[in-house]
Amino acid sequence: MLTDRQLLILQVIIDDFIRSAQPVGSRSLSKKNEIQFSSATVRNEMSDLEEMGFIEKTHTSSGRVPSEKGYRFYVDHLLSPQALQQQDISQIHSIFAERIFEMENIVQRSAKILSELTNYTSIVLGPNQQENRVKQIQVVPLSEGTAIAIIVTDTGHVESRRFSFPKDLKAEDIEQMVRLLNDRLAGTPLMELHDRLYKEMAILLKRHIANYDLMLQAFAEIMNVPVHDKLFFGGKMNMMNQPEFSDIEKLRLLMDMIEREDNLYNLIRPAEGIGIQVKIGKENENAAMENCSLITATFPIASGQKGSLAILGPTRMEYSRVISLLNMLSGDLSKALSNLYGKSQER
Amino acid sequence: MLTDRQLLILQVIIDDFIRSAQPVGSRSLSKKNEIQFSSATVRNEMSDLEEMGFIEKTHTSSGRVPSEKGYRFYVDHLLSPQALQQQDISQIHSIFAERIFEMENIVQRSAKILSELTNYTSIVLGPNQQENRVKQIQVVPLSEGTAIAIIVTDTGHVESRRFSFPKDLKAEDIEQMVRLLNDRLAGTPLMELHDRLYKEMAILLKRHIANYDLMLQAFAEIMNVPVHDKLFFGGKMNMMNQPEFSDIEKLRLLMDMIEREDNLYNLIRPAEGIGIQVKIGKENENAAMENCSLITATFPIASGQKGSLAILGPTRMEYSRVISLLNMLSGDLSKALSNLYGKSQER
DNA sequence: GTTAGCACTCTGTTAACACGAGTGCTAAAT
DNA sequence: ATTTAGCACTCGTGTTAACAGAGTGCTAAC
Repeated sequence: MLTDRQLLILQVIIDDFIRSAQPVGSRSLSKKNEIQFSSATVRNEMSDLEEMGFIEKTHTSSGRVPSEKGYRFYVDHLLSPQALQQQDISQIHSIFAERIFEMENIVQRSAKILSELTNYTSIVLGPNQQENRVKQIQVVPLSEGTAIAIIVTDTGHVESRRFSFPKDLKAEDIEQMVRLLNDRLAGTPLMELHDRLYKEMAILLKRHIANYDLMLQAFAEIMNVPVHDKLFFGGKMNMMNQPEFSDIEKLRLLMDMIEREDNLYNLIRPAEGIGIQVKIGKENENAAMENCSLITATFPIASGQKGSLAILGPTRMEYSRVISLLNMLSGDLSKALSNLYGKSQER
Repeated sequence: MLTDRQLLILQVIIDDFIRSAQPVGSRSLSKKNEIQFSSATVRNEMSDLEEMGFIEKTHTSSGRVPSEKGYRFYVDHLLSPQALQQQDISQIHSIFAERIFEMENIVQRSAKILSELTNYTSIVLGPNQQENRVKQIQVVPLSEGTAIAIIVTDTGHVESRRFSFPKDLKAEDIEQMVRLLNDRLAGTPLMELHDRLYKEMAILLKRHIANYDLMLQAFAEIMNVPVHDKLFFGGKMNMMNQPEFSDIEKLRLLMDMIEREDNLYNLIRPAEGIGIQVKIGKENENAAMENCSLITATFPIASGQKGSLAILGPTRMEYSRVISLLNMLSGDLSKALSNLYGKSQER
């Protein structure tokens, strides 16, 4: 395997490159305090490291640059968990300083702060709304033939949908419908709503309500709550500041990919458990992200759901710092959201 | 003033530059079909046009480029209203193809289509929610001490806010409060809500409700609906495709400005009446937009409110086409939203 | 009033060249 | 057996000069 000296040199190369974005050469390395050997020695070691695939040359006589394998090794074995600056900590706490009652708010602020602290792009995925349960359904008539349907979930999320109905539906029909819906559907997860409406409710409605088919039709599309959750972004433009994207073509590729959120969704939400996950370069299996790394933190929320935080940066990313930040923030978010959701799930 | 020939030449210069983004020279002009004179003649005319400030040179021996004054003249006097392509028309109609019941939806789609048709950035501002009137106020308790307050407006807009209240408030207190609020505040414009709550309601509440101060406090912040409306964007990144923003520094400046929405808000919402307004380059009074033009279409909505559509592009913009598109879409939007809002404002 | 012709200017591209940073290898030093 | 000094070689960068191409302005001829 690698000797201690090789480990040291690899670490210093990567640290230096992360800072400077410049290929690092043997001479500049040998001048560093950590490195006590001559440049020639360093050269020999670098040659070995290159042979093993941890570092690369950009051209025959250039300094070395970490390869993806190098970053992977660095992340897996060389990362010294770095203590956060006091400043960072207080910034993160500022997210929770005000009493906040909306999930969206807290999540949006987290994304913002995270991107400001790192100068990368942050992506936050709140808990899955699909698993929320119906607390109450209401209908507010607006004018003849139109009304607003409102679904409140146990987590305090409110969905509203405008709909129209045939004029021959009477106000009392609708009221009765709403009563029935509330009786039967309270506690149903949003994702099952549409199905249950058709399967269970249809029979029931037929018995109780005139014009049940018209009614059903009117409500059917309302109950179709969006398939997946909103992603919240911070610092979408931060990648412009990274030298690897000074080429506008690469930038465009990346931005286009970010805009097509559905792609991202799958990248952010990792099937596997809790904790930090690092995807480096091509590990992301997306051409636009081959110069990027994505660090994802998945955290539990009391109700059994999960939330995710992610940072998208260049492969040349401050892994240590970002991981520390994500660790801390995901812990705090876990607590805060659990609190928010837990409370409201008492019945 | 300008001779016919000068008008012609100015027009051709600008049209050509808008297409090519390249300075246009006398020789290439004289080769065009519209131009029957020799390059020398054209040179003389161009020299005059330059003296009058309509065109500029980028360096001593370059072709000419339209100045802001040139664009202004072009927009005011030379624009031939261009017939829209059938394709454009059907794209726009596709926005309204589905039956749509939410303002947000329709507005978001408009922004998207508009940016796709033009390759510029589109900004849409829906009708002002602040003037909407309260239709119904509801409170749904979530758990001990927290509840969701929901305000439905006559336009079908739903605002919800989570809030907490002291435990010694009883359920019936809250119910009574909601009844009172509905009795007294129905029909109040959102913008007056907060004030009226404090001024009129306070007295009333004092008489009817125990713990009225706690109650008031809980409701006060809920009634603070956001100051101004959401802007909807389409094609935020489209400016990357414009050669004037191949310099990443300029791009960043512009993007930063777009991200700070509050600035934009004032630019989009023109105090003056209805119709199309064109702001060219420095007329926008914003350093980041000195290479941009902003075309705004303000249109009426039945209820007496106004909506705005805007296109942000480089000064070298396809004015004619954009104006035609905006004219058409703003007409359609005006109808569609009036319809949506008009209906629901019958009492 | 129009145009042909010409000198002049600026840009962009290419080739040549020197310089600096870096490497690989060999031989000497430890 | 390691480590290091030295040297030849390679590549990228920056500078300079030369040159073609596109355009202008001016003058003189039409």
